[in-house]
Amino acid sequence: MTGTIVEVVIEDSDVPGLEADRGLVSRKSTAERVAGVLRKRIAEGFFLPGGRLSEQDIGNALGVSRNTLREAFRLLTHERLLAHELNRGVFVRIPSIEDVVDIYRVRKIIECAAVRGVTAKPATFARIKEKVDIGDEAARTGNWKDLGTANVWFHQELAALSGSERVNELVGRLTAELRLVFHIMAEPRRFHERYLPRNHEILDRIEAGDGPGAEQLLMKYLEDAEEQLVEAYADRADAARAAVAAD
Amino acid sequence: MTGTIVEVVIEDSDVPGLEADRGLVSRKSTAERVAGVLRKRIAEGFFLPGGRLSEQDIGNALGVSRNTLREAFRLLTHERLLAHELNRGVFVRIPSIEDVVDIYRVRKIIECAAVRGVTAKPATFARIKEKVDIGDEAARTGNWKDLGTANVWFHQELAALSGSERVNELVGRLTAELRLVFHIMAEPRRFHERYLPRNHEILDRIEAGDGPGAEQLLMKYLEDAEEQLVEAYADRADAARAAVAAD
DNA sequence: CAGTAGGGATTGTTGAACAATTCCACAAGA
DNA sequence: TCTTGTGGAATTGTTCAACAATCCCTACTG
Repeated sequence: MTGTIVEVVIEDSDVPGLEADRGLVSRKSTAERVAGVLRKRIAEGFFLPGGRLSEQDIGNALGVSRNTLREAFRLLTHERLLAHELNRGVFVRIPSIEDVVDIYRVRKIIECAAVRGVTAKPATFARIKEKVDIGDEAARTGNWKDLGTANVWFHQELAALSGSERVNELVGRLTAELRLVFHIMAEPRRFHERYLPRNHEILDRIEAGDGPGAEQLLMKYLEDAEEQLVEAYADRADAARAAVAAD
Repeated sequence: MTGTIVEVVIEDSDVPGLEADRGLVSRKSTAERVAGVLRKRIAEGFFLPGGRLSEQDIGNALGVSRNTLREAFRLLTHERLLAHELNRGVFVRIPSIEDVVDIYRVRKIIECAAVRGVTAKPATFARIKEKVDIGDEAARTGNWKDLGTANVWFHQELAALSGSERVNELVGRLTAELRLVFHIMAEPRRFHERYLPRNHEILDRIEAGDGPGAEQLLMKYLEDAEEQLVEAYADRADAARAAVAAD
C-alpha cells in the first residue's frame, strides 16, 4: 500500500461555486439509473404507448432484481410515463385527449408567465436563440427527429426564463408526456415544421424586451398547436388502445 | 351456493358516465397506503423536519416489509416531503430559503393565472367562500390549527379555478411542502391571522367577476407573505438543521 | 490533538418463496 | 351462437433472509 498517491487537498471553508456540483458527485441508486434507462427508451419510442413492461423480462435484460425494478417503475409512474394497474403490471401510458388539453392548459399558464416577465437580460437569451437555430438547421437538413427535440428544448428555455427550479422540473415532465402523444400521432414532422417561423417571431419580441408582445404570440402559438394536436389525435389514441387490446 | 343473487347487468357498449368511476374501483397497493399514512404524519408534525425515518423501526411499527416501505419512501421523496441520502436513509425534508422563494414564485404564477381568468361562474365560487368562512370561524374560536388548514384550502380553491388536474396536483404538493416550513416556524398562528381580511377582499373581487383586480390583490398578498416568511424563516431553518446535527 | 483503524449499525440489492390476482382456453349450458 | 362457469398457467404483490457496501462512532496511536 505504498504506491503513488495523488493527494487532493480541498479547502473546507471557502470554495465558492463548488457546492452546485454536489449533485454531480452524489451517486445514484440502481433504481434511479434503471429509471433513467427506461425513461430514455420510452422517449425514443422503443417502448410504445400501451405496451406492457414485464418485470421478469426487463429485470433479466437489465440484470437487476424485481424489487429494484419495481422501485424504478414507481418513479416513472409518478412522472405519468407509466400507468400502474394493480396485479396487471405497468404499461406505457396512452395520454387521453383530456390529458393533451390539460397539458396545454398548464403550458399556457407557465410559459406565458415566464415570457411575460422578460425585460432585457441578454445573457439568458443566447440559450433560446441557440435552440431556434438548431431547429432551423434540422429543418434544412430534413432531420425531422432533431427538429422535434429542438422545438421541445426551445419551449423549455422559454419556461426557464421564470428562473424557477420547480417550473423547469414541471415543464420537463410535461414535455416528456407530450412525447408519448407524438409517438401515437402519424406525422410529427410536419407538425413541428409549421411552427418554425413563429419561433423566430417570439424570439424577436423577447430580444426586444417586449414581454407582453411575446406572450401574445406564444399564447396564439400554443392555442393553434393544441387545436391541431387534438384534432389529429382524437381517433389515434383510440386506435392505439384498440391495437393494444387486439394484440 | 343457491342463495339470493343480485344480478347486475352491464351493457358492454354504451354505459355513459360510468368509466369515470374506474378510479374508485381500483384498490391501492400497500406501498401507497403506507405512503398515505406517512404523508399524514408528516403533515401533522408527528415526524419533524430533519428527523430520520428508520426502515427497521417504521417497518416493524406498520407491519410491512422493508421493500414495501422503501417503495413508499420513494413516493414521498418524489413529492419533496422526504430527502433521500444514499446509504444514510430518508429524512423529513428541511426546506431551504431558496425553496420557500421558489415555492412562492410558482404560487404567484399559478394562482394569479387562475384568478385572472375568472369572469362570472357563481357555481364555483361557493367552494371558495366556504373556505373563507371556515377560516373566520377558526379565528373567532381561536382554533389556530384549523385556521392554517383553512387558509391552505382557500388557496387550493383559488388554483382550482384553472380547472386543471395537473395544476391541482402541483398546488397540493406545494402546500404540503409549505407545511414543513410552518412546522419549523415559531408562531404560525399569527402568521395566518393577518391575512384573513385579505381573503375577503379577494373573494369579493372574484364574485364581482373582476379577475385582474383579484389578481392584483393576490399578487400583493403572496409577495407580503413570502417576505414575512423568508424573514422569519432565515435563522429558523439553520437552527433546525443544527438541532438535528446536535441530536 | 490529528489522524486512522476497527466494529457496529443501517442501508442497498439480490434471490427465493408463497399468496393473490389476472388471463386464457375450453367446456357446459341456454 | 352467445353467454357463463371453471380449471390451470402466468404474472404481480409481498415478505423474508442474506450479504455487500457504506456510514458513523469509538478508541487507539503517533
